[in-house]
Amino acid sequence: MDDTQLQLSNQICFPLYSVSRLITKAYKPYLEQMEITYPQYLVLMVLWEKDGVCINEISEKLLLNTNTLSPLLKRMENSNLLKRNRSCEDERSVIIELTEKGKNLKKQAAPVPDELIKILITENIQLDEVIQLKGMLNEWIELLSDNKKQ
Amino acid sequence: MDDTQLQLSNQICFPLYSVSRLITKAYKPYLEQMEITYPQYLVLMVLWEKDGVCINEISEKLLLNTNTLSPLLKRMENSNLLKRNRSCEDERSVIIELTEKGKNLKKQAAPVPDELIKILITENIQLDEVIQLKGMLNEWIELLSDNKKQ
DNA sequence: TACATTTGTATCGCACACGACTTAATCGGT
DNA sequence: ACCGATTAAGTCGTGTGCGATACAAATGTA
Repeated sequence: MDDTQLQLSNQICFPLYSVSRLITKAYKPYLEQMEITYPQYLVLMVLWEKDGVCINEISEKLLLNTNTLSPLLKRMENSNLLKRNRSCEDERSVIIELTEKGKNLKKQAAPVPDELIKILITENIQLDEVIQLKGMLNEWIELLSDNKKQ
Repeated sequence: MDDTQLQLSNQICFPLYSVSRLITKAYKPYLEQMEITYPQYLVLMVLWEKDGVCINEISEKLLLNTNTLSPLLKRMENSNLLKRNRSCEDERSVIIELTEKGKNLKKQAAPVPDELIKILITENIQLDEVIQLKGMLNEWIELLSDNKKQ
């Protein structure tokens, strides 16, 4: 059998999976200072951009289901980053709002993206390459997640 | 504050994380047929390429630690995909060997990479783009994981 | 207006990831 | 040959991801 196809580096899944984990690891020191995890950081980014949204809206933006988000948001409520309240208009919906602590973390998070770029450049990854990769991946997200809406 | 930096699509982490999960999801139907999970598929790919390796070698290839691999390999032994035996030369090492069932799965897995490419093309992702992304990511793996060896 | 359907969230179970730590075997220097 | 350091696996605890399912509120329709 021709083994070339089944080699790790020749499938698209493994490089994506590994680099994703390696990059998450690069974020870790900064997130630890803020006492948040990586998915919690994603939720905060959504809320810093637009506060007081329902879980559905977070779900659509992060492409995460409620069976992941519900416990995650509960943990974040427990660590006093946000509050969960039933909507008045629609009693099914839960509105997520940042606490002062959650809002204040934005200042601390502001330099993180630049720090990450610096780390990548230190590892000999060029800025253009980062931008190119980002562009390609964002395009893929559009193409691959559109499929799910049907 | 300039929010641009903290938007989801403008950080490298989120696109990587999401696309990785979306691609894993695309593999799922094929892996379900084989009754394996995605990380188990990665382990099998390592073993199909070279059988009878110790856990350390799998760990280095997949960039996964033993605290992830040990339980994973146990589950795979339970589903009769492989066997775990202490090495004679070094009683600390555990040698992982495929069972017949594990070996036979390779035939079933052979068409999966091509099927995946087909799916991506159906979603309007060009083959060149896949190859380009794969190349970039494999390069990043080299650069980012070398760092850990120190 | 009953009532089946849809929608928004939550619960449960399982399989990862991974930091911190443990244990047993091997190695290296004296 | 002794003994501290290193190494290979493993355990434990916590936090995701996600398929399957549950449940209550809202909606659509006869």
